[in-house]
Amino acid sequence: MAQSQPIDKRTLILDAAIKVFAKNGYHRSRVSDIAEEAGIAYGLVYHYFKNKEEVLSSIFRERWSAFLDVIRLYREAPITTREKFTSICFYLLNSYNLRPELMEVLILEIARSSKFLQDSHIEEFNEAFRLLEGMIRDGQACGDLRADVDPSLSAYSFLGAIELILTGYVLNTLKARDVKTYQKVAETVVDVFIDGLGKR
Amino acid sequence: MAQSQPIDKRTLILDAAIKVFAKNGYHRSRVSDIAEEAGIAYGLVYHYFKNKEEVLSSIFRERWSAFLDVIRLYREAPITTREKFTSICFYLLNSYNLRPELMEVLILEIARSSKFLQDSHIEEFNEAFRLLEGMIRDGQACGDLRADVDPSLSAYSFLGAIELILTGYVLNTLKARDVKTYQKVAETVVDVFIDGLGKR
Amino acid sequence: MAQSQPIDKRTLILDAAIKVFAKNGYHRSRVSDIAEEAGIAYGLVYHYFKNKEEVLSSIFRERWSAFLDVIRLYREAPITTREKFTSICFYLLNSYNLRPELMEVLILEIARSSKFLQDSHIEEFNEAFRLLEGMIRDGQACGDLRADVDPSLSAYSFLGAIELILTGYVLNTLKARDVKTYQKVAETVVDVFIDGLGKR
Amino acid sequence: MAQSQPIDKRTLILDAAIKVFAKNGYHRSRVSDIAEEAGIAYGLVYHYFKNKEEVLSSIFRERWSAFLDVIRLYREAPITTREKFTSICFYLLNSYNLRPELMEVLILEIARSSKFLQDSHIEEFNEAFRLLEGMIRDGQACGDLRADVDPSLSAYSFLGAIELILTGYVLNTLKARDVKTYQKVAETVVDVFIDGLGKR
DNA sequence: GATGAATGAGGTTTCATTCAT
DNA sequence: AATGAATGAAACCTCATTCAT
Repeated sequence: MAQSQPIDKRTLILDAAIKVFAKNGYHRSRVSDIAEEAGIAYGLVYHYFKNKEEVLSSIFRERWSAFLDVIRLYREAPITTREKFTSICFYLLNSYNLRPELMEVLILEIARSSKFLQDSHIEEFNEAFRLLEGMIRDGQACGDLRADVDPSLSAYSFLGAIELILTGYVLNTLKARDVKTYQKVAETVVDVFIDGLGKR
Repeated sequence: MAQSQPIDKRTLILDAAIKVFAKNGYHRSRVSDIAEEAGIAYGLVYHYFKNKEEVLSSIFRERWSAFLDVIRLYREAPITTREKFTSICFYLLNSYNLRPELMEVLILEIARSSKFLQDSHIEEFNEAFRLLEGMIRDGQACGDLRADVDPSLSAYSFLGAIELILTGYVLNTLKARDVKTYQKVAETVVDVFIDGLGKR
Repeated sequence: MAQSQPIDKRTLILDAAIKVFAKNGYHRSRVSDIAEEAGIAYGLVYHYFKNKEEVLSSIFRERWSAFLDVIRLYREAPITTREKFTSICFYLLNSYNLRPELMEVLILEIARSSKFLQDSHIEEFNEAFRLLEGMIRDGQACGDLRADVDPSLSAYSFLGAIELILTGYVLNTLKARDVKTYQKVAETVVDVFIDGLGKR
Repeated sequence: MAQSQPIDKRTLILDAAIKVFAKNGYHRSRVSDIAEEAGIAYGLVYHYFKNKEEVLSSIFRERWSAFLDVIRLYREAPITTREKFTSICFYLLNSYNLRPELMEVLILEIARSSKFLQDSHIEEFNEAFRLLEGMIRDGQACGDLRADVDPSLSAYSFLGAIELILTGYVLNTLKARDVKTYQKVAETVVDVFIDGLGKR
């Protein structure tokens, strides 16, 4: 497939939807807005997706799995637990750097809508926590991490920290726009998380 | 007809709205749903609020300030920094215990909406981070906390951790329904946050 | 009744309504606007008038009769037919000068609405034409006016001319704000109407 | 399904609107009434027009220009000034004969709404007066008309006379339903206007 | 008389979705 | 595949009117 021109229409629509949802929010976005952004007729959206909700669902399904893959990848990697945390944290922060609109949609629209989504994605969401929880258990097993702390709560805490920092970027209450800063931020977060904020 | 309690109609509407928003989400909730829940005609909602958005805004404005007051209170209290963190964390978790619907709305709807709300509440949101940041600075100044960590990022991390744990409760992926558990969870979160997850 | 303070509330409401209707048009005016303008509670309007339409009707009924009286007066007066026309024309133009808002309502709202008003005022409207028509017949009988012209059409033409000139003032496409000009305009209109625009 | 005539939907809607507005008045007419009259779903009205007001505006814009064209045509025609007046007057009266509903809307709704219309049509309205004024100046210049009478006031008087006669037809206080009568009426109006009602 | 809380019919408008072309 | 006219459910909001106080 010589990706020269055609560009998969489906992807074209998804990318347009990400842009539009990020700008206006899912509920305030019209199917016609997406189509206009994609430069197609709005009827065509219904060739590729059952309905508007399906568009949002697809964004989630197809992007979230990439994130899960990355966690799996780092989890298995021959690096220290601290490096695993840092890598995941940086990956998420940098994802925002690379595709801010996508992250806005994932964070503001999907995470918070999942309670209401028909085809609920809670299970897929959960997978992230389970993976991270497993990674923490691994760390505890190998002696990198304290064993007396609940791995599930720790996973939630870690992702929550990252998520709110990303929200800060999304809502523009935190500023940072370059890879170097993101690297530094990732290290700080992991530093707090592993070494603690307390004085020794 | 001696109404047993006069009951402020405005509050009646707000409480009904919290219940309805928590159940269906803001956008899926109709003004008539709120009115029905409140046992009034929907036209009356427009006597007390300019429109549906104003109802959501009011919920936020009038409840968020309570949270800010609590942070201020604990910040000034003659207790250790760790105790301050634990108190705040428990307060939030227990708020969910006491008024789960209110917390659902605050967590799921307002953060998402604040980007789009006319009269954006970002400033009020920020105040929470500023207060917590100040509290961390205090802790650093008095030697309770390491001085080499960015207070702002730490504040975001701490609240993010709590927020995602609450989201876990809201989305029912985390279970816990009694004060004792919440107290334990608060201690765990603060433990991780201050002492770190790493082995010494 | 010492008219010192009380001021008839009914009149107060009517005057407020005239002001409000003139500014926003009947349909765009709310009962509460009228009440606000009158400085009373809007429920009180319903003590004095059956409903909003009744307010408009009353304005018409109570003011139009004044106009009819003036036509009757001049018709009977011991003056030339030309003077009668001039007096009526000036009276109407000057009424606008004195109470522009009242004239706006009479011209813009009532004429338009009379087709739809419940208690249609067409008969009262007609009375003006009948009176003027009678005046024209008198003029024809006494030899002041040509006898070969339809008096009814003449009456419509005369009032129509004045009405559109007033509309010009109302819509601000014609300008004139002093009694002297109005006197001059009245004379011009009657000049055209009686002597004709044609060259002799 | 071979539609006998394609029929422009936009025009279909406008014609339906004219009928409905004439019958009930603009404010008393619902968009659904228009749609029903046009035999379409009411949502379709919003494909062709921004809102209800736009429908009224379009009626005006697209019909008033025809009238202006006629004035221009007669003004330039190689006929006497009297013939010009008579032609215009007859054209308007006959327009009512041909499309009474359109004229009702133009006269009762638009003329009197223009003060409130967003995109005010006052300028287009004015153009009619300007053209007629120019025609009168021409008549004065060529010696057909007296030069000592204000052309602007004369134009208002002439159109006002016609308008009120039409209003008489609309409100059914004047009766006339055939071309021959309209021709006669036009001649009478112009007779009064040019030769005057006074005896020589 | 006077108030304004309360009601709810009524209307506008939006927009997801269908479908003939 | 692609288009966009057409549909109509659905929701918001207004505001005339009533009525308890």
